Amino acid sequence: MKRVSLKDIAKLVGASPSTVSFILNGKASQMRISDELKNKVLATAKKMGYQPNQVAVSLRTGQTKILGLLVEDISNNFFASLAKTIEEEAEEFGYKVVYSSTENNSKKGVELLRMLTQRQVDGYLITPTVGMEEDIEMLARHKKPLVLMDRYFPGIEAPYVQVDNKGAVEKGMEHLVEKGYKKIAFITIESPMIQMRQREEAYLDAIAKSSAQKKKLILKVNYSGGRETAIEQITDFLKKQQPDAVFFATNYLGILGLESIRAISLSIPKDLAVVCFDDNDIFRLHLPGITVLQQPVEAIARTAIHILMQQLGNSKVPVKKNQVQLAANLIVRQST
Amino acid sequence: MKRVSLKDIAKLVGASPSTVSFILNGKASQMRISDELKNKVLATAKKMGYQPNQVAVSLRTGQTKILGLLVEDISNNFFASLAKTIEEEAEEFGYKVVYSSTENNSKKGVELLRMLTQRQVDGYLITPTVGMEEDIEMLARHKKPLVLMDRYFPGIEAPYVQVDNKGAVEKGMEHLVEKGYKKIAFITIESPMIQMRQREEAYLDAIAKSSAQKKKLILKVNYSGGRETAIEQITDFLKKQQPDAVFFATNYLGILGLESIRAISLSIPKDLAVVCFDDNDIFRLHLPGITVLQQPVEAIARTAIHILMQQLGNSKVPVKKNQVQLAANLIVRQST
DNA sequence: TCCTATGGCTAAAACGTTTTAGGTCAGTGT
DNA sequence: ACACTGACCTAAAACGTTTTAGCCATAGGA
Repeated sequence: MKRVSLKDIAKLVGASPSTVSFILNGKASQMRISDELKNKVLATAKKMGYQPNQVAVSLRTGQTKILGLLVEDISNNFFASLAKTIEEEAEEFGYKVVYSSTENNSKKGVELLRMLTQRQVDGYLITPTVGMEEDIEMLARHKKPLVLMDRYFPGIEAPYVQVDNKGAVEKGMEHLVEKGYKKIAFITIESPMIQMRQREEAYLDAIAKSSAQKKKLILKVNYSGGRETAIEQITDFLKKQQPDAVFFATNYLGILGLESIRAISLSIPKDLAVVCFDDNDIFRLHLPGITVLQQPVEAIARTAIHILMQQLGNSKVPVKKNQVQLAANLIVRQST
Repeated sequence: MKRVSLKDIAKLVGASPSTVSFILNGKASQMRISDELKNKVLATAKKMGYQPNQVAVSLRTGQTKILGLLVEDISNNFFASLAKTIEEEAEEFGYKVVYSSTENNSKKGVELLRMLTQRQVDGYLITPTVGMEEDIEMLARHKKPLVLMDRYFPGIEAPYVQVDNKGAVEKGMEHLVEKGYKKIAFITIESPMIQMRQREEAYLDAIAKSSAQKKKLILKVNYSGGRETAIEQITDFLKKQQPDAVFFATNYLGILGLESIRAISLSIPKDLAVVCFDDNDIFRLHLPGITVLQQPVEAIARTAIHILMQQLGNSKVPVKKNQVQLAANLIVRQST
């Protein structure tokens, strides 16, 4: 039982493939095809269960209607939510999404990018990683439809959408200072990527501005050794520095942090206040609830797609800006 | 700056496209192409940055090297983890993955399935939903490479991989009974899908076998009204029935459950023991930790891909069985 | 000298569409 | 009788590959 092709239909009704193509693409009247033939074709197409071969269409039209999505880790809540909304939005415009996790591995990221190019995706949605700078620049130079998310490369002129990292950390730090914490630590990872730089910078600014706290307390967790060693680093740091509040720079650090805090039996918020970047069921359900800076994930995804669609010429309303920062939302819970 | 095609290279080196194709596909010696020409072609291909147009290759060969993955909700931890491993495994075999969330909406699921067919995916990985029975049967009848995951349709002869639901619930119930709980409730959703039927059945069996508990206590949450009303249903049920232990049939029910339990200020495990299907960071980090039946997510994904690859003729070692149930893992924490 | 084998390559069809540039025929006006 | 118009339809090229079936030299053997 082979698939029915457009030619098969043509043969069946005794018309040419061109005519059938016009009819099936709704150009019948434009091409002045008689209603009689039109209906006949439509009827047989339906009866035979005709489905156009999208691969052939793509080859001919040069459009695949596929977007490539590269995220750091699809199983991380933040990226999964991002992916979900992106897929939903893309569907609205008739696009499908191919996704891949880069695992923050530059080599893999670059390979995936190449693969997407081979697959002729119409546009790229990327959370870039360290080694991808050159390839991204290539894409930008070749004017490929492209949006970066969550981070970007300062040297490269490409559209991006991210949360306002500085504003977010600022908001969080202000909240902690207001609550009277005087020894606020910042736990982050060693990363040259802009979003982490922005978060750290905002912490340093907040300390510089503060009258109550003079000393910065930063831990850069080395995650390469796995969960266990990461938790060790955090517990060591907490034991040694004894902060009265700690700000985790990402959701997975927050989770590791909570495990670490539990491991050394500190009580939140009595011994230690906690604020974390990114919301997550875990932080909401934790006892006590963890104060977070919630990223506007859906808005980020939506904005990204709209910027991309504009580049693809699919948008009704032109987007004004294509380098966007969206405000985070401080959700105060019992941890502070 | 246009993409370089195989023809371009052919013209440049003064050979025919066929020859270039043979060389680039490593069939040079087989086709007795001289080393001289071979090296020249390889060099120019590299210099020009040639990347084969995968769309054209697909049209010609009939293989897209793309798998279609349909899950219920990609932002749910279980499905996201599944997706991640599937993608990793698929990559090993040179396949990419297109994913979509069905949202448990049969109409959407069916549409997505059609779309995947149009896109000529080489194989399907599906967590089917209620309305998809006919379409799945179609695929199976047309001998399309296909694996169902997490659930299946008893009437349809198609490969599937799922956790051993009955065994898992049985294990969980035994654990609760051993611990001396005598009024164990089971909170599930109203769903005709097999995996939920199996879980419920196992609960009923356990009660039937039990000497301590005669009465079944089942709540079927109606999730259509959103989070709030779902929590209301659970709190009402808990207040009215006053069970001493509760078994949540899915991870999102577990999360809703924890919120409900908190809302009515019950203490775990003093007032109420909790067991949940599916593990998750939340259950591990919750205070107290929640006892769970962890699904072997990676194994499920891996098995599914292997079964699919076998159908696609890519597997070294033939898979023996293509309807597989994998055992769950009881992780006892402080909630019981 | 002719025949055959072999080495080195290529022509052309095919995959399933879309689209450009017509083609044919009947009727109308002059 | 002839050109023109309009209605209806189609031929053929093109997208970028892969693959089958062979072509053309040259060398070696009879």
